[in-house]
Amino acid sequence: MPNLTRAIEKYIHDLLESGEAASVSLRRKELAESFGCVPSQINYVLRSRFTPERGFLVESQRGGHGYIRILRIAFEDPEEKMNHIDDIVGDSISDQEAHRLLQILQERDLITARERLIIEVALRHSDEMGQSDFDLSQHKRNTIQAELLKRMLRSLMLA
Amino acid sequence: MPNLTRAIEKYIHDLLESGEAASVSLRRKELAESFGCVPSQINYVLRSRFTPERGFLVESQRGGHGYIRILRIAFEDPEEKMNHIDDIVGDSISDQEAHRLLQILQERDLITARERLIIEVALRHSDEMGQSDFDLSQHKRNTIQAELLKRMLRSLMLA
DNA sequence: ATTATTGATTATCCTTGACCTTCATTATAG
DNA sequence: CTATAATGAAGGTCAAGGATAATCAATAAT
Repeated sequence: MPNLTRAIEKYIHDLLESGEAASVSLRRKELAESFGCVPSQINYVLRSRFTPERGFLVESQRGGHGYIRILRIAFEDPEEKMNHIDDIVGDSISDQEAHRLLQILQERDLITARERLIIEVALRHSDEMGQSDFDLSQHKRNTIQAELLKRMLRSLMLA
Repeated sequence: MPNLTRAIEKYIHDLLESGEAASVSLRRKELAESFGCVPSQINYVLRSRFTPERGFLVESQRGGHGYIRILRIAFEDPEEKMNHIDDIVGDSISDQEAHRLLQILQERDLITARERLIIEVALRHSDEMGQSDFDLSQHKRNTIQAELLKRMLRSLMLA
């Protein structure tokens, strides 16, 4: 049985695509049984494949009537220009460059003003921590900032 | 008998929506009887669903002519909302608590799914840095996480 | 070395029921 | 008449038990 994880991943993915809904609900136990695996295998698939970084949110309830719900947030068809987020941001980015990039993205309606605000706050917090709490160099901080920025933007733009 | 708690939750919610009033009054015993359950089930629903976190307050009176009243909290100005956020997040918050809070905020339409996604990514990045790069304790990471979360949410409440 | 699989253990949610507390009304004592 | 005690009518607490899901460490596969 090669690649159980991918099979389960594909199954969930297909569920999300077939139904028009932006989310699917599952019974962990049932799904595990239908794939002939242990229930915790489902958690592995979710943790490794359906992450916020990839544009998914996962909600769940334990106990009686428990469930797992997977939501797809990101666009199916990302803007062509955003395919190059990695190139644009690069491995290191300054506050000012990040600031300017976010402004451009908002002007192009790829992100909203509120989304931009959250991102700016997160970047600022990261920089502040790096400086005050961990005494990191400018370059190191800019590297971390680039990583954080890419993750946030990718989650919105890429599938 | 699928999900008694959710049925009762929905019933109360509908009551609040149908009437224009910002509150509803109930008789615990009667409500329990109409759902064919034990009275303390009502307390469970109130405790787990109609919390301040979710924007509700519950008042009650025992003895003869007793009652339970559920109020929906309305925020006058952004500052009130901010204080509310600060109280709920506190000085330290776990991944799971943060996750849950964001889900609730989205359900209350205080944030969008995309905004929630960005915030989840930022929190995960913060936690990951704290753990892998700086070897911080769980508590320290939760403290940083609370600070970051509050800042992001505050920025939105004012927007 | 990284990713995937498993299973034992732990945590959480829902439901129920026995027992506790509080309040209003009524009965009784002075 | 008043003050207090008894009664009945709410609602509150808590702990147990069953139903799920999450976590984590060990092991296997790639």
